[in-house]
Amino acid sequence: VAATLQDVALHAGVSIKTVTNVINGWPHVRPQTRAKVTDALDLLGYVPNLTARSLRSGKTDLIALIIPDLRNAYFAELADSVMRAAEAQGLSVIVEQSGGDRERELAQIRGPRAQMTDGILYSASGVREKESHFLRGTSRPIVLLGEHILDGPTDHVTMQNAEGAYAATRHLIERGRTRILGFGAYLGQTDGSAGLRLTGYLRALAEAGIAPDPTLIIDIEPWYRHTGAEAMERVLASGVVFDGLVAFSDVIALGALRTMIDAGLRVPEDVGVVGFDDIDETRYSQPPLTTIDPGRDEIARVAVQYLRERIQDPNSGIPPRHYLSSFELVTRRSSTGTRAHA
Amino acid sequence: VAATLQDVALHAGVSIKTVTNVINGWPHVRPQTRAKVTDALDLLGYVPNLTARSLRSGKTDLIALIIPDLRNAYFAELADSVMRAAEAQGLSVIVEQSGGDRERELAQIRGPRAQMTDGILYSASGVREKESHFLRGTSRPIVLLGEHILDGPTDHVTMQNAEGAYAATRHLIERGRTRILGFGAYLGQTDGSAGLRLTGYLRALAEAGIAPDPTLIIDIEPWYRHTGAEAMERVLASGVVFDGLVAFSDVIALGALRTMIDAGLRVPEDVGVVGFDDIDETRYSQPPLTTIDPGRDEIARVAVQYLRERIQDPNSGIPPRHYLSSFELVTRRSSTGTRAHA
DNA sequence: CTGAAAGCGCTTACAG
DNA sequence: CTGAAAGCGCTTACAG
Repeated sequence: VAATLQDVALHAGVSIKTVTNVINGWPHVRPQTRAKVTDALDLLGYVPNLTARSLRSGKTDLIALIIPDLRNAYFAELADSVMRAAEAQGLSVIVEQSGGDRERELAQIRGPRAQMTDGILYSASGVREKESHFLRGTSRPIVLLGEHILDGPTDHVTMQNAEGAYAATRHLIERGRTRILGFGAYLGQTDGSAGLRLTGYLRALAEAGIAPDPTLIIDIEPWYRHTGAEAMERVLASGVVFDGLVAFSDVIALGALRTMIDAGLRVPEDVGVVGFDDIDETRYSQPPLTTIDPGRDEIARVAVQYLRERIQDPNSGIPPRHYLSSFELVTRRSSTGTRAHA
Repeated sequence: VAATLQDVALHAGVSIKTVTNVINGWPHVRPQTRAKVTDALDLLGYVPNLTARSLRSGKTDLIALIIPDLRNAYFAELADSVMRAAEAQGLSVIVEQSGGDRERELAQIRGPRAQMTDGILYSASGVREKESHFLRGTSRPIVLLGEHILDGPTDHVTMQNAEGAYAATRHLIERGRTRILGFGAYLGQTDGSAGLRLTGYLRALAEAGIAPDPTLIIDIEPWYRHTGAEAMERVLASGVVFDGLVAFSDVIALGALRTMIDAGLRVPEDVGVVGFDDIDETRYSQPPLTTIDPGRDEIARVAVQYLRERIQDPNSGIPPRHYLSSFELVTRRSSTGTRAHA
């Protein structure tokens, strides 16, 4: 029922080519002809058929964003940033939730749906380090988001994971904490966000001459409020003594916070807490959470920019780029003051 | 570079039609022919071009989800539910953020991007009641989500807003609260979520013989943690006395909670608090927040189902449907016990 | 059971 | 400045 270019051309008494000339703002159209065309356009309420345009032009102005899960506030805020950045560039976004599942991620990268987009922003979660070969042979440009996969042939845009965790840990050490939980490692992972953050945590300890204690390193996977809360229950049950907590994501910090306070621990008096991500909620928790702002808007902006460049010129010969956003330690009440009991 | 049906047909030594027969599972293909085709398919790594398929078939298996803002946890969780429901039906989702802006919403409903989808799930925010005529004349089926726009020619799926607010308010009244804030009205709005929730609040008061007090009805728009926190600052500054708070969304409740606790008010001892939405965060706030679970998964599932029916048969003649999800009052610590000081 | 051909609605050389 | 025509990669009647 929708009007086509054909219909408009008939109404205006011109050829299809003239109509597209008007629509696409080609300058050399006689004013009189232009008027006839715009009238017909308005009259028929013409809306271009993007599918047809895409088939012909080979681009859809659609990009895919593959993330583990929108329920995780970090990814919801990231998706928001990405969509704003994409819109500013005239792109729409298809969001695909992988659930952190490796097979699903691969299917989403290579499946027909991806084929429909011009490019992919991929926040890897199920696919692990050293698997970058899976990214080869894809027909669409890919930009990696927020993870660090080694040896990739693709651009990636991420935060300074190790440096952020280092700053968070050092912040607690400077306030006299010595028994600091490394909260949210992924079992055995040395790359990826979790692995890099663990590295930064260990480096800060080493620099301060504090021997790392394996009982203070807590594996948590995946990162949700409830997994953070449950992990803290296990820590408390184990009787491990600690006076600081560096969480590798805000949501697990918030889950742990809840468990600690229910158990009668005072934050920050008994335990200084630092999170990671600076999600909106950290400003309103009890107490407000010190955290690392990863520069989400910057990450989204640069990633979309990179992807657009790759889309426009897939064979530019520009080697894979690795962009690191600037991060910031945001100090709030959960970490301020020194220990209550030396 | 991607292989086409043509390429596969050439490789297999058959016609295009035979290849599609195999791909689309048409039963009557000779096993031998089928084998040749599947071999060629694998060899060339054939992935169908969805754009071409769409142009021909007239459907894209893409639906748009128009919501105000993914930063709002309610909408992030709703988007998650919708995407899961859509995926179960073989549909992908383009998320469009309207920012609650009326013009943007209209553009998103009628623009070429919407034209590219098979249908639209629309969580109205900028467009207000009595404007349902804007939904006429759209070329794609629309299902309204979570708002109640009168006289619409479209299906809508929503929660029982008034009943939920009624239950929340009654819950506080039963626990001895009499000065209950109606927190989060939209100025002058009587329809939409805010308006309906206000109605339910007022009805509960009326039933309990409590005269409504205009100074207890607090306008907040839009609903964010920070607008909730700021509104509570104004309430405290005004000196209004209250012992209960029914918030029309969780995020404004959580913002207000933070302000109250900073001001030395005890929750629930001094103020009993009930929120609305049952976002994950309410389980982990200090104290955990009593709230109304709106049945988000049910809403998403039914909405996608309705939309799919409309897509499959746009002229079924089935009159517009109005589905109300079942809701539940989830009691947590923020509202338990009776007032500390009668 | 399989093939040849039309056509979805655009854009893009190519003419004039 | 404007037109006629090809073709993007599929699906869908229509033949045989």
